Amino acid sequence: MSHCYEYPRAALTVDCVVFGLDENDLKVLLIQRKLVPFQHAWALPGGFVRVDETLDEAARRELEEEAGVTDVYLEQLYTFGTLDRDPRERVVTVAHYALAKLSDHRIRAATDAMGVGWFALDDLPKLAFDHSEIVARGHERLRGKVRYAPVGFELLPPRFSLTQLQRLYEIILGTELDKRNFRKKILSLDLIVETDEIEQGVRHRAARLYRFDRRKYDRLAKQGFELSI
Amino acid sequence: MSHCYEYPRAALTVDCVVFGLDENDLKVLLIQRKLVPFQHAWALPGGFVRVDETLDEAARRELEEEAGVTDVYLEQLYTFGTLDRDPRERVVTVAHYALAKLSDHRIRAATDAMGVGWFALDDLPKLAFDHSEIVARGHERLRGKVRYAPVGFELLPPRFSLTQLQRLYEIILGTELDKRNFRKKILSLDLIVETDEIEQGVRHRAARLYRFDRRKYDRLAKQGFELSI
DNA sequence: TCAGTTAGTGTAAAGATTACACTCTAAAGA
DNA sequence: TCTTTAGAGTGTAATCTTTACACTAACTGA
Repeated sequence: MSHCYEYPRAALTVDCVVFGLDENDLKVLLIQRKLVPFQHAWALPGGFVRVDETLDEAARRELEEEAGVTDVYLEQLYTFGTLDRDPRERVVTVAHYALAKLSDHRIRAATDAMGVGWFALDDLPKLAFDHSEIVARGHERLRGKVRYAPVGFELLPPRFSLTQLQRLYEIILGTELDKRNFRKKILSLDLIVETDEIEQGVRHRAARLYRFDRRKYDRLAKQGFELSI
Repeated sequence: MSHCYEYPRAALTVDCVVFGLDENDLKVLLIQRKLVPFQHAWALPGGFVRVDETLDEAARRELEEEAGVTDVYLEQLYTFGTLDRDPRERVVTVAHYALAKLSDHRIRAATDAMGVGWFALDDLPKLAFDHSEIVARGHERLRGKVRYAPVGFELLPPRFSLTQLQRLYEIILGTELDKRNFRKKILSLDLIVETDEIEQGVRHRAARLYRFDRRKYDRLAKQGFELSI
């Protein structure tokens, strides 16, 4: 109790909404709380910001410490500062949202631990604090973002089929898309390129695999492009 | 020095980028600092968040205390938390951006004080702290926002001509727009309605005045509409 | 070899966007 | 009162974008 200030100060935390995509669902990474308050409840990974680290650093550190997750796309989401969001004292949290590749074995392995889990976005357990609200805002942001930025990069494996990519858009936007129109559109954006690989281990005609062309994306991202899918 | 904690805590502040629109420019509200650090430099209005007020409340309070500005559209922008943004100690600031009607006499009167001023966005003085960066991000957000939300509401007087509205888009987007196409588009959105008033005191044909239909806007805003002007 | 499953492909109609130039109106000044 | 000035107000055709829609190709497993 040795750090004293003239006026009372809010505690500052970070929380992360990590999205992952499997065949059928958008998933969120949750951890089970070990301590009060909300002991045993599921919550977003997060924790206190140290005085010598940036917000971004804090978010990445907590993600690694609490869920073993590293190397994700991470971006600040919103800062939540209502007075009673934590029953103990005034806590302001800088929420982040992150996109993880569920296809990445390192991520799968790390999150295989007790008290860490991926939950379908539309079937979440009751969350601690105001974390449901934070998740809702993260989802909203993802839906918005997908329209003008190529989010697929961060959620799909490095090689993917056009059907997978279409599925991604359908899941995030919650609508069905026309296969031919989708392909026409996405290919015309000149963002993804054909590889010479095809899908393996499916019991029907194998799909051609594509990859994102990061160079072309960066160029487009600067100009600001519109997806309007 | 009576508020003590186990670990050191960052100080938490809010800062506001307030935009206003006059005939020719997008303007930003600045105040001149009275105290060190950056004494006498221009800075964004803002200050420490009290432990018993939300972030939003803090932003509005500081706006009123430092610049006399009330009743603006206010929204959270981004939280800035690099380690050395304040030379005194670790300070994390939750930046907000606000839209004010420069046509509102109460706002004009309040900001007429010494040490408060509106500066053209593309001709700002050197700002204290990382406030230039905050302004840049606010501008970026405004440019983005204008494409899918009717920002005009908050920057124009209650009655306005189509030319004024077009000028708003041109100034914010930094491009010229075609008069006929602009009118066709904006009227087809069914967001603004004709009034029976016309412009006063101009020495040429007076323009018809319109107003926003907030009901129609709210309906559209929920569905998420696209301006694509 | 047949059934099942998904991959992959083109076109025409409708709708949206763009480019473009003149007449109308009101006030001010001659 | 006539003329000038400054901006208000208006339509159309060409181009581009979006949408709707259905079959054949390829592979696997029974």
